[in-house]
Amino acid sequence: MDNKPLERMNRGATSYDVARHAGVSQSAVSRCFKQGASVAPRTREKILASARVLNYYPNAIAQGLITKRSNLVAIVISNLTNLYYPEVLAELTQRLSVQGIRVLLFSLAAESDVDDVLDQIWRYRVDGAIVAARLDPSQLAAFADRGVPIVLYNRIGDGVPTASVCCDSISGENALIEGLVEAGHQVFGIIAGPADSYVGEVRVQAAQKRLQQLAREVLIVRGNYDYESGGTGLRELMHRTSRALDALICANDLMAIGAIDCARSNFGINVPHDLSIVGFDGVGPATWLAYQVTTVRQPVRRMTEAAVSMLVERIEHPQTLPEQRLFAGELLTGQSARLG
Amino acid sequence: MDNKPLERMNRGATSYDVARHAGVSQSAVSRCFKQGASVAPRTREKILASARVLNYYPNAIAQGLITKRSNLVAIVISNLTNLYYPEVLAELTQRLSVQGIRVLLFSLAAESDVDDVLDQIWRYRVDGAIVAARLDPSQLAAFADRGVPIVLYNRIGDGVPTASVCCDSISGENALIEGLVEAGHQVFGIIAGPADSYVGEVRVQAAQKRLQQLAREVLIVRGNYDYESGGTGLRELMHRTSRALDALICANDLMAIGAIDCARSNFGINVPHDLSIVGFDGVGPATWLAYQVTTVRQPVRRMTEAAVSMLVERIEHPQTLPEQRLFAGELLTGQSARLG
DNA sequence: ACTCATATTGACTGCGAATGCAAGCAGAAA
DNA sequence: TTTCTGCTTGCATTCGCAGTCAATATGAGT
Repeated sequence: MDNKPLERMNRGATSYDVARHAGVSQSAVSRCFKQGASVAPRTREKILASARVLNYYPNAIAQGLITKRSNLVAIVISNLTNLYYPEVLAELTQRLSVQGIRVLLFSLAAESDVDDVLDQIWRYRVDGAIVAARLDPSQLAAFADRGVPIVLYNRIGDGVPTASVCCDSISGENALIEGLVEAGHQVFGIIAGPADSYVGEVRVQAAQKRLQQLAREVLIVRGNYDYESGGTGLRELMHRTSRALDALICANDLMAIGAIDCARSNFGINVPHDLSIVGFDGVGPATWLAYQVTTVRQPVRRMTEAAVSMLVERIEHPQTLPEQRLFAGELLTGQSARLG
Repeated sequence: MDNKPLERMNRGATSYDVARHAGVSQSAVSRCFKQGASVAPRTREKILASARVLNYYPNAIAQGLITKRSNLVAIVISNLTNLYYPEVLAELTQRLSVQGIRVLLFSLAAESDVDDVLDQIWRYRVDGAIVAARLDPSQLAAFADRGVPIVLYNRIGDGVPTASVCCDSISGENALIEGLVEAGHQVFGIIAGPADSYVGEVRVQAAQKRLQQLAREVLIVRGNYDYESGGTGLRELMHRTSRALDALICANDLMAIGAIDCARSNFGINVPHDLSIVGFDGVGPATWLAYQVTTVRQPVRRMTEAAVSMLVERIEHPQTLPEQRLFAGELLTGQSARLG
């Protein structure tokens, strides 16, 4: 017996195998799997029957090579543990799937890994990319140079005009602040996101600006978008002001939740009676009974739908100009803040 | 001016371009990018310089075609919104990335989509797959037939011996139950997972069996692994027994959290004083101060590491036999249950 | 039956890189 | 200088499929 490793045996029938089995040419087989190609009904049936027998599936790799369309889209997400992104990711993959597009997923352990990821993106000749991670101008330019369409998610092109979908952080924060101010809050604390988060910065700046216009006291600390940051942020804020903190604005829901827990459990603060806390995003846990965070819910479905359609548009028409779509969030009036 | 669409212009330099630029043959360029190939140092440098100038990256698609190795692995996850899976997914992609493997992500909207997903998996000639979704025997057999290595995550091969990594639900549940029983609980409720969840079934059956051995009263309702199921499950259980429910065992943390919230907010039950509630998984929110769920934490890092190494092993040595690795969870003693 | 338009079909080439093979080449030994 | 060895290098082929072009088949019209 030949005992050598079987190598890659059955690695799938080819269109030639099917052609031989059906007694036709390889071209005929190819056309059979191409929408709108000219094949006689009888021939098609015969071929499809053979394909079924041989368990034939067109080799997407070979198709990609010849057509220069991989039907692959890269999705780059910096931190999947963010509570907000899993939902986005699921939506994106399902919507892309409907378009016949597959997802090559890149999840960054550290922002510095972006270059490695880009390397891989170039190698796989993806048709496009949806990115929810920080890209510097040269990285953005690389996409343009290579003609790889890209859509940024909740960020805008830093210096380089780039297609993007964002949730309107400014009007969202303003809505929260109007409510808080009307309810009479005076001393505001803000827990910002990490410095490299675009939306985090926008949210905080919007809030800060509006509060200064309204002549309210504002203290800012920086958090890291995680649960712990809520508690440590709150602690630090309380330590930094002698006046009683009235309202706490967190750059995302997770920190708001952390802050609520810390306020209640560690300081015995009654939220929202003694301290109003608001978040941003509208993630699942925000509506849990223990929190009922007052927040702004991002319209994830509409945003992902836009991201996908913008990307597809640019894949089909590479010369489409950059465009930024801004989506209004929905004010979620929970129980974690007193709004006017 | 020629106003026709630019077609796919710069779609990347080819190895021929680099070869011409460097004054060598295409083979030399190819060898330059292949580990351990025979190239003179001076030639290599010259080629790499040209590659840099031309912004050349080897076309992974073409490589895949000729080498029959796509360096692509499919990851199939049924519901990404589960709180538990995002962490798993992030770990898996990062670990695979280290191995030089890219992830083709498939997220199922409905279990019935599995066949479409498999179709795509065959087309893309992935090197292997990690699946956290229900596969029936014929689907599992398809992987074997095609010689595509597969590793199941938190499930086992239904009828077909298949490589898998699982968290030991039985000993996990038993640990929880020992504690609850020692603490004197008498009337147990169980909120199971959906019928198509393997681990859910195992967890519930383990719990049920153990409780019956210990002659405790047990009521079971079925949930859907989500927050709402916790509340509705609790309601239903309380409705179905005249005796006071003592302890509630939930098939996952999310339902435990839902049950805790419902018990406290809707029924004014003191958890854990009047009712002990335990979960399973050890997801992030389980440790939040408002809940501090008593649960079993799955060793995600070790499990994902095992999944990846088992898969890689099988990609390199296709004849490796099926093997199931069971990982012990860690009992997380929170504040949601009285343990003995 | 014959012509012409149209629908099908097959031969062939090329996408971009890997690789077996043989030629080229340098340096070592004689 | 000559011969031999071992490293480099280029040539030619191949992977599986799409698409062009020319050949053939089909059918309508007369």
